[in-house]
Formats: sequence, structure tokens, C-alpha cells
Amino acid sequence: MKARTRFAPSPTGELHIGGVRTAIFAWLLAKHTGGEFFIRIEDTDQDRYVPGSTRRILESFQWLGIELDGGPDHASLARMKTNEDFPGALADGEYRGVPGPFVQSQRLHLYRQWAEWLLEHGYAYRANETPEELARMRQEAQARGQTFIFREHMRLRHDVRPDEPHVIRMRVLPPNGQTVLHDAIRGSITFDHSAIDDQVLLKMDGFPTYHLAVVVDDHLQGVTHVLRGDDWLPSAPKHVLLYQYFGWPQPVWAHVPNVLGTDGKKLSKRHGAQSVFEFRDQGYIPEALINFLALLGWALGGGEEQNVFTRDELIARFSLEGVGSSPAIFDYAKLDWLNGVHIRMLRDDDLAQRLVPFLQRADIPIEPARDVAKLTRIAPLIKERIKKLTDAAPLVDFFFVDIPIPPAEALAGKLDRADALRALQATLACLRAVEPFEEPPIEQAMRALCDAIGMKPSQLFSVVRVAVTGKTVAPPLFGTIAVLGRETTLQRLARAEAQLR
RNA sequence: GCCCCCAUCGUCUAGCGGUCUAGGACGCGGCCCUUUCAAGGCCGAAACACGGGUUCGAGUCCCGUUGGGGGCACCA
Repeated sequence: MKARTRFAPSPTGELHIGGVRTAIFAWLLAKHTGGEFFIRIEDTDQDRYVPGSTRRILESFQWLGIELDGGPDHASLARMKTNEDFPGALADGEYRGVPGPFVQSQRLHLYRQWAEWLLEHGYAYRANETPEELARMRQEAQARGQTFIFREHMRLRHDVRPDEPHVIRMRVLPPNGQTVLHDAIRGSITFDHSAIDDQVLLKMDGFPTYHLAVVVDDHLQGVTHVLRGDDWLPSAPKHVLLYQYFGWPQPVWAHVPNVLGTDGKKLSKRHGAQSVFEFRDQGYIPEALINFLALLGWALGGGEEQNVFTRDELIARFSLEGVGSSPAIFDYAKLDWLNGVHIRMLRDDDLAQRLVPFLQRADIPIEPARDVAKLTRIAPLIKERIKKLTDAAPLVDFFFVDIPIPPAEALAGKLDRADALRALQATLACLRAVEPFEEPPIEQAMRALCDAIGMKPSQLFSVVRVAVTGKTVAPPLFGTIAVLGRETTLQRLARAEAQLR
């Protein structure tokens, strides 16, 4: 069965990593079954709308490399409260069968139409208590130690006419009944109607609440599986009821557990990196982030114990059955490890390309057109030494900028100054003669040199390393020398030799 | 306060009544490899929250306790 799923963020800020995980599950499910995954913007709260956030959300998915089968197009984005259009947006007609529009504020007529349908069929009623009146009623209930549940008979005015300002509330029927939610992850959960209030479906401003909009849209847009955070669990029975009232088939419900911070609390601002862009800027690559997030609450099971997955493997192997029901804590150490693993899986030229902005940000003068070829040669030298793209700069800077002449103590290290000098002089002579100036011959020559001058490899190579890179920790020496080239290498060796003389 | 969810190593998890002296991964410690640093290989420490049931037999099923999380808006 093909699944059609959606991610439905509200444009109220950055795309949080917890939301991304939910989106990834939904996306994987859809792609696993050969179905569609789309994005719908839930901008029904005029007050919480944050300009630019829709664009940022879409850009996040673009960076993650998650392709959409539906989502707001240029025209739709331009028509939002603030112009949210951007070059990477879907073009009109790229919907692949999912009916739009994908912005809820552009679907208002649908919500009104279906709210009125509920009214006509006795599943809803009009009310017009003011926020102040409701707050007072709520307070009174609390004073009596009760939870405030709004019910039809509690209305202050029973003769609300259609032409005066009002809201539309749903009836919870039957009043003393129960509603059972069948959840693919949690099993069946029974809710007592006595604990469910007559939810407002259509607000005074003509906008729907989430509860109406999500049901109408998911049905109209053919969503087969509703995946969302488990903070929606308590209001799920209202949605089940609405599907029943409308006579629509229930989707598969799947409430995925929350992602918690290191302190066990729901992920929030003070847990460090939050938005997708922060992870991007900290040097994580999408392949690793997706792998990591998928593993947070999902496992292959069946005795298979794989941890590293490519995007295609995830799509091939993902299933809702593998999603656990307990909340997971975000573990940065594991993310770092996975990021290193995925960096090592990258092709050299791919890694080189991705490194460019990070090196530039570290003030290393990189000119993509000129330097990517060189970076591609450097890539295999540093690949297994970096966990994040930000780790590269201190490892490669000396390839692109001249180094200060290392002080004598640094050059000599644990050696006598005289021995260090001897080592440099011998290396100078040796490397002048090596032909061709490539890694294998260089290594061969320098190893032979150790025997010739009676030094241990670790001794000789340490001195040369400092002379050539200015560092005690650097990429593998022979590869480094080869990339640096004969001229630069000899020049740095000569300067170091002079320093020790 | 009321409602709901969750509970295996520090963390992510496998386990779907016996094959569990509980497996894997990250992290941690040790050893090996080695030109530094990594990567890699090997070894090790590390968990079924507690109490009752059910059963010949419970990490696995049921109930309770405790602990954690979420929700109780004309917010999503």
C-alpha cells in the first residue's frame, strides 16, 4: 500500500530538530511504499506568524536533500502574509498528484464549508463567549479543583445568530461515551468523553483551529498515515471523532515519541544546537543527520544490528513497526561519530566541495575555481581525521597559507638540536633528488634516509613534520609533502634548517 | 489538580514466555597497528526501576508503586 504522508509545520520559527525527526519518519514511510511526502504550512494563527520562517523551513528540507511531492509553490509563497518566495521553491505543477494549495490561510473557504456541514448535521454549534468570560469560567472550575471542560449547556448566550460574531464548537457525542484511538505505535488508547471539551473549530476571525484544519486537509489531500509528535495524543480523540462525523475513513494514526535533551526534558532552546541550520553551520552533513535522527526511536529489529545507513538503505528498510514508543534523548557524541562515518563515505571531490565554505569562514583564502582540485587531493589525507566539516581548517591551513618559521625548540622536539639539524639537511638533499615528487617515492626515499643517518622514523619524521607544516599534529607526512610540492617543501625545510643553524 | 503516554547498560537500542550466564552501537578504559593525530582490529567495565500477581517458567503478560514526559487555549 502506497502511503501519502505530510509534515505540517506552523511558520512560527526555526525548524526544530525534533520536528525534523518526525518529518524524516513520515518521509521514509512514504518513500518506502513508493508514495508521496509533502509539506503543508499551518499558518492559521495570525498572532504567532513569524516572517521568513516558511522560507527557512523549506530551505531546511532542501539542505537535507528531502524532495517534496507537494508543497507551497512560488505563487503560493508570494501570497503569504509576508512574501515567503525563494528560488528553491517548487514550481507550479510540481505537485505529483497531491492537491494544493499547501498553505492553510489559502484554504479558508474549505474549513468554513466543512464547519457549516457539521453545523447542519448536528455535530457542532455556535457560541460567542468572550475570552474574558471563558477565562473566568476556567478560573472558577479550577477553584473548585476541577478541570475546565466547555460544554454546550454552559453557554452564556444560547441564541447566537449566524450573522453576529461567533465561533463554531464541535459536539462531543455521545456525551457519556468513549472514543478509542488505534495508534500504530502505541496500540489502542481509550479516552473518556467526559475529559474532552467542545473544541472550537472555527475561530471568530474566520480561521480554523488546528483540529478542524488538520482533519479537513489530511482527508482532502489524501493523507493515509498521520505522523506527528506525541504531544498531540491528548487531542487525537477529537480528530477521530471528526473523521467519524464526516464519514471519512480514518487514517493510520502514529504518534511518535518526543525527542528529549540531555537533561531528559523536552528539547528546547537551552539544549544547544536547535535548528537544522545550526547543525549545518556546525559542520554536520545531512547524510549523518538523517541517519542519526532515524536511529532516534527507530531500529531495524529482527536481530539485525546495523547502525550506519545511507539514505537509500533507510528508505528500503524503514517501517513503522520498528518505531519505538519511548522518548529518546539526543546524544551529540553519537551524532559526531556518525558524521565522521558519513564524511569518510564521501567521494574526495564531494568532500572538497563541501569544505570550501568552512575553510573560507576560517579565513583560509580558498578560491573554489582554483583550489578545489588541490582540496580533492587533500581530502583523503584528512577524511578519517575529521568528525565535522569545521574540524578541517586547522588540519589544512598550511596548505594554503605560508607558515611562520617554527622556533628551534619546536623543531627539535625531543631530539638534540644538532641531530635535528642533521635530519633537516639530509631530508633537504633527499627531497631535492626524489623523482617523481609523489607520495610512494617520497616515502621510500625518506624511510631509506632513516637507515642512512641512523635515526628512527618517528624521530626524523617529527622534525620534518614541524618544519613543513608548523604543527606537531598534522595529516600523514608523505602525502602532505607530495601535495605541498617540491618547491614549497624545500623552501620550508630550508628556512627551518637556517633556524637551527 | 485532572487526563494521557513512557520505563533494558551513561546514551540509542535488540529482545515480541523457555534459546538471556540479556545482544549490538556510541561514549568510556586497556592492548595491538602506527611517522603525529586519526581511522581500524581485539579485549574490558556497564542495564532488565520497585512490589505484587499469572505461569512449570517473566526482561518479555496483568495490576499497583515510584520515576520521567506530554496535554488540559478562539496556539500549533
